[in-house]
Amino acid sequence: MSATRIPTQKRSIEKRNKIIEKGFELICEKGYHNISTPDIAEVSGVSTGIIYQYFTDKKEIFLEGIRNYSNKIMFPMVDILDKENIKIDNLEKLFKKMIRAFVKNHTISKKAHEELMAMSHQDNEVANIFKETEFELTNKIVLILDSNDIKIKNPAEKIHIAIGIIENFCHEVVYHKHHKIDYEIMEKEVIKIVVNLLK
Amino acid sequence: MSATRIPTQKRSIEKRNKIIEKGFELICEKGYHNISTPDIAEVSGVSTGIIYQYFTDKKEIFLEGIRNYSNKIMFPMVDILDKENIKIDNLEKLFKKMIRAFVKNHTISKKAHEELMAMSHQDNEVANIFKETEFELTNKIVLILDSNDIKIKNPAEKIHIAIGIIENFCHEVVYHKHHKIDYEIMEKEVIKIVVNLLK
Amino acid sequence: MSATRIPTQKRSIEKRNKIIEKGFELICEKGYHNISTPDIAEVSGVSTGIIYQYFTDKKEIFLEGIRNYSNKIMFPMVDILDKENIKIDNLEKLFKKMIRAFVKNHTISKKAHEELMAMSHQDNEVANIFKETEFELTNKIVLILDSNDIKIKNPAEKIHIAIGIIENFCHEVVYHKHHKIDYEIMEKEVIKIVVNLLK
Amino acid sequence: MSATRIPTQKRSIEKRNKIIEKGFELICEKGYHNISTPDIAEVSGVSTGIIYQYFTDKKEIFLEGIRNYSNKIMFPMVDILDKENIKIDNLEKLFKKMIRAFVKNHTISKKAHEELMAMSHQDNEVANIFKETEFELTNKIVLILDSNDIKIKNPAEKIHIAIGIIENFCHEVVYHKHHKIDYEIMEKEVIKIVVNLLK
DNA sequence: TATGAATGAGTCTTCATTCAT
DNA sequence: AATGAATGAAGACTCATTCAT
Repeated sequence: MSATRIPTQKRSIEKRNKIIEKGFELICEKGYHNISTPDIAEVSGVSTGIIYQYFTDKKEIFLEGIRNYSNKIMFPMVDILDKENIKIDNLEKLFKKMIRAFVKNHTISKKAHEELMAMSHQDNEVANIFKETEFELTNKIVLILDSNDIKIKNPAEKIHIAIGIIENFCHEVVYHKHHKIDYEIMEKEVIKIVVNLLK
Repeated sequence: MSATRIPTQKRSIEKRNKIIEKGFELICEKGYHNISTPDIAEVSGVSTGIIYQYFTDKKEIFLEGIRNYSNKIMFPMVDILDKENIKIDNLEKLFKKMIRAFVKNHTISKKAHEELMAMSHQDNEVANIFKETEFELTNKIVLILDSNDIKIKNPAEKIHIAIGIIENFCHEVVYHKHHKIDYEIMEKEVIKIVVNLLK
Repeated sequence: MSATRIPTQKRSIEKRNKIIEKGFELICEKGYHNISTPDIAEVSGVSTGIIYQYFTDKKEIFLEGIRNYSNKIMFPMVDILDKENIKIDNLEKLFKKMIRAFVKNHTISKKAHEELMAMSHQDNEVANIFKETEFELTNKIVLILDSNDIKIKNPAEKIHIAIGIIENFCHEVVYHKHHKIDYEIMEKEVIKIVVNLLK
Repeated sequence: MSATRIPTQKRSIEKRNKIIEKGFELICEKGYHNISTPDIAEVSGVSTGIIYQYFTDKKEIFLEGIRNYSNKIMFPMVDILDKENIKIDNLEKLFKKMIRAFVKNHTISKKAHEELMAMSHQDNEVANIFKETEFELTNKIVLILDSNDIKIKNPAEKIHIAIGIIENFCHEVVYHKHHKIDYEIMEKEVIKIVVNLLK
């Protein structure tokens, strides 16, 4: 009946955040469909009922989780590029770093990743968050190129493509290795393409 | 005690196929988790019980659907390349054709695609079918290059990357267009990369 | 994920007990295989769902029922001997009393008995509860004999046999009277055997 | 709709018997509730449908099985006593033999036994067959005593009790051994009681 | 605000029995 | 007489959500 309440008191906000944090963590670990609302309540240290005062439904918790943590999980480079004021001596190095960060991160939160990818294919809201985050990364790299006086045609499109290639590669390395592909070679080729692309 | 029955009579085989066809269609349209076994029975025009004589469980129907239709749905090029004995005058044309086929197909079976991608991120069996189908395509292209006397280093890896790029592009065009990306330009860039890659 | 909850609140405990009581009653009356979970929920005045918060499955309800009522149902003498500090003037009297109690009880909860016996032949857990309860009774009688300074060889084995004889007799009297057997005579013989046995 | 047909042709009778034999065997082995009609059809080498032309329902197959095989399964002594024209030098020997036969038989068809006992507690028809078979055995022993000029009071009742004691003992030895009971001792006591009883 | 017990519609699956061939 | 494919009601169990306290 009553609408979701947005808590104003400090303790309430903390509680809401805790639900998002712990609930999201659990969902990522075990999969959205394998976790029940009471499970979320339990790991968050709250009662089942209270959840429905902070969130309209189970999905909203997951969505909020994505909103809060997508940067770190999906494109860790966004964070990295944010913190460092990057001067590029050579692009190759940047993209190697990028790949390392992606792979490392994929490996760390395997389940979270897969769950996010799956959801992004089923749920428009999730997909949009994904898209936006990815675009942030594109923008950051555009700016880096700019601030390094690297002028190329159609930078947005090219970077966009480059990120896609890197993502594909990283994802595959972590999950779905083809036994007929040599991933050392593939990595070299990936970097070569990307570097060529941005010259 | 009793295992799944593999029907031998013509009518039974038809029925089994109908379940796969209609069930798969429905699952693709509405999502695996939103469709119940009775739903599948209904659209297939059979009773609930018979389903469990032909399939061990709900998932198997979906899996069979994928096996039967993955070529067409996921990599329509596999089919195309199978039928034509392709002589390449220029690679550009081949990849343009490939992109057109992908995009067209994505557009036709939007939901099916998304559902498949989602499942492939949650279910190993699905992922494997996907992988295998994708590898078939890679192999086909390797052969085409061979039979056209195009010699490149690391063909498997390169083609693999190329397919990934094209897929990404097509998928995005159909579903998740970024408003800041010009997809005409992007297509040109994609083809340029791919063609360069295979020279 | 979540396990069975053991209720702490008074009302919950009452509810749990009600399920055991009413559910067990119904199962005993109609037979385990003829009663569904919703049936149990209905007679207990609860919803289907709550049952699975208190019990892992249907069988557990039955098992708990047995645990709670086995003493009374299966070996009412256990209860009787528990309460009274029995001094035996003559054994004959004790066993007559025992037989009366058994027969009376068999008669009261006919169906329950049969169901229990049936289950004890199909289900190890049930059989074990049965066995344990029966052994309690054996022990009690051993102690009574002891405290009355009746020394016999192999008391456990003999009492065990005696209980079996009495049980057989009672059961038959209540359910499966042979028309060629005179049960007055049989009772006398039974008591004679048992008394002789424990001398 | 149509009533059960009692086959008159030789082949049909054979088929009916095969269903009883194989079906009963399977039920005994795996348990009545764990075997489906198609299962029975399969082991009997017939089609599902035909079963319902020979039997009204699943239970009838089991019942017929019991009728045909109860002697052998439940009271193997009935058969043994039938064949041999027994001269008793000493009763002790007879009952030892009886116990051996019972135990051996229990051990051989463990599952069958348990299933039969369970059913006999739930189903009046089964119980009656059981009862009748048991009475046959009683009669046989009465006759043996007679023909050996052993005169006792209330022979039917006493033998009945004796059979019960022996059955209890055998059943327990095979299935539900109490760890506090010494079964060597118990056997001696059982025989002592029985022999005394019939003196 | 908060609790956590309670709800009940919904899920997958089984199986005795029927029926078209 | 025989087949075996087909039926569909019924069963055990789950879980997002509500509600009494």
